[in-house]
Amino acid sequence: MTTPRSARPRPSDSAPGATGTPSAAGAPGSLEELAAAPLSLRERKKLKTRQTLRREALRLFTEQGWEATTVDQIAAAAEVSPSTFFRYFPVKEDLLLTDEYDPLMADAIRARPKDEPFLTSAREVLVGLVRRMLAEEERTELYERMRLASSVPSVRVRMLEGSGQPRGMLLDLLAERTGLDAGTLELRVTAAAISAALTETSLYWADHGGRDDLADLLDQALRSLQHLQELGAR
Amino acid sequence: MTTPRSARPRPSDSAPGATGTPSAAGAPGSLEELAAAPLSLRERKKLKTRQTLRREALRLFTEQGWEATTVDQIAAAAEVSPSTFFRYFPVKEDLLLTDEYDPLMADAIRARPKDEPFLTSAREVLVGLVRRMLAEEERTELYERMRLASSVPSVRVRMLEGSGQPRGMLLDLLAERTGLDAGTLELRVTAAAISAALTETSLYWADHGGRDDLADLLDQALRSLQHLQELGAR
DNA sequence: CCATCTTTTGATAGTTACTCTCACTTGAGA
DNA sequence: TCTCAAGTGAGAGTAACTATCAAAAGATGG
Repeated sequence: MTTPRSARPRPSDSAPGATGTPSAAGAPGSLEELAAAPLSLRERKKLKTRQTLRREALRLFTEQGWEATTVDQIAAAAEVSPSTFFRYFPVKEDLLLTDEYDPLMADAIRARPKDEPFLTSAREVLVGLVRRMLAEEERTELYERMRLASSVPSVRVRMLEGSGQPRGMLLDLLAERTGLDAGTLELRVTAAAISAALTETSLYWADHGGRDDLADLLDQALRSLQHLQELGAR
Repeated sequence: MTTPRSARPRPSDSAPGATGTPSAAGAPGSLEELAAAPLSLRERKKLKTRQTLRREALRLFTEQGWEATTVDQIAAAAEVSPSTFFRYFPVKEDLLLTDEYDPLMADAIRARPKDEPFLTSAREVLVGLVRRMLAEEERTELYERMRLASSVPSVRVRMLEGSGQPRGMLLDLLAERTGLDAGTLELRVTAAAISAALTETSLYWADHGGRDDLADLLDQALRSLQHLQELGAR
């Protein structure tokens, strides 16, 4: 009854991606409509398994905690074998971190005026997206996910890394916008900073019991990035 | 032969701390002089064990890679039991990430003029510190550590989280300087952003084979944080 | 120098997150 | 209905940890 473990890049998760701002578990909303490929039976079953695993896992985590819940239990609750579990979520943490919103973000940012400061574009888009997420998804489930993400160290770790995913995306967008190479230190630092702000905001929100308006917090966080240089100068 | 694992907050490492910018393995330099408590025999032995473990581990990693090197092997090479290994480094990744420079950083920042923008203080101090590190420590060893940190996913993860340690420290310093509470979102975001910049710089350096001047890179990175708002506005 | 107390160590026996392989089932397509 | 590919389950294995407890070795007081 202990021992979290594991934090490794998932070798190749067929699922969307991980992000610093976890969100919809299986949120059937505008997302499905977008990628509304007429799912085959096989694909529907897979999706269902994935959702069941995530739902059962979340339930167990809430009931008995992260560490006390083993992969075997989750698999049993979802009525699949442990082998299958690992096929869907190569690492346990992924249960909380996989996300479906990233592609939307990219498109929305690309749609902003090209002469707008990138940070402003990002802020507008992200704040808007968060508002939509909160509207679509049960606030409680989102909160539970973030609460776990913020309180379970190994998840927190993975969330911070999760920076990985959206950071890469932010980086690409930045490169497009500025015309600079994505490898440039300045761009990498910028993407990392924005990503860190996202993560920090999520954690802050969870730390405060989900009482604040997440969208407002995010807005505030990204604005304070703009004023970094003044801070402390009195 | 695979499977890295583990990424958990070390319960209570008696050692200094982890940072986003790994550094001296056993660098006997100005550090020892500072905290020059006349080490007892016990403490000297502990220090030695710690250094041996780290040195042997690094050697093995370089020879056969991170994943192929097991904790048992490291323990054997250092001639201690696996139990002992875990007492010194609760998680394998800590071998690369623990650091002895953090306290110096804190003192140096506190010594800066109080009406200076915090980001400037941080930049001056950090850049200076890095120059000292490079002078004291073998460049090659430092580079090897960073190369591993940047190429081994689980280490990279922990490094990004490693934000943890120095971020906490930066946060405290920020709170002191501004008089605001350390829990404030703005401060948390600022600390996270600076920490992310540090990490990103280290990774960039390692990605580029350690050819650039790390101190210059850091300077550049922290300066670009100051100009976030202009980026992309053309 | 000795006896005692405390810290550090090693051995042993778990637990659990993962990996690999292979045989079996089940949906898809002709 | 037959065939093939994709998905699943079972079993055995690896390695990073944790817990416990007894033995070794440094610190301390006389």
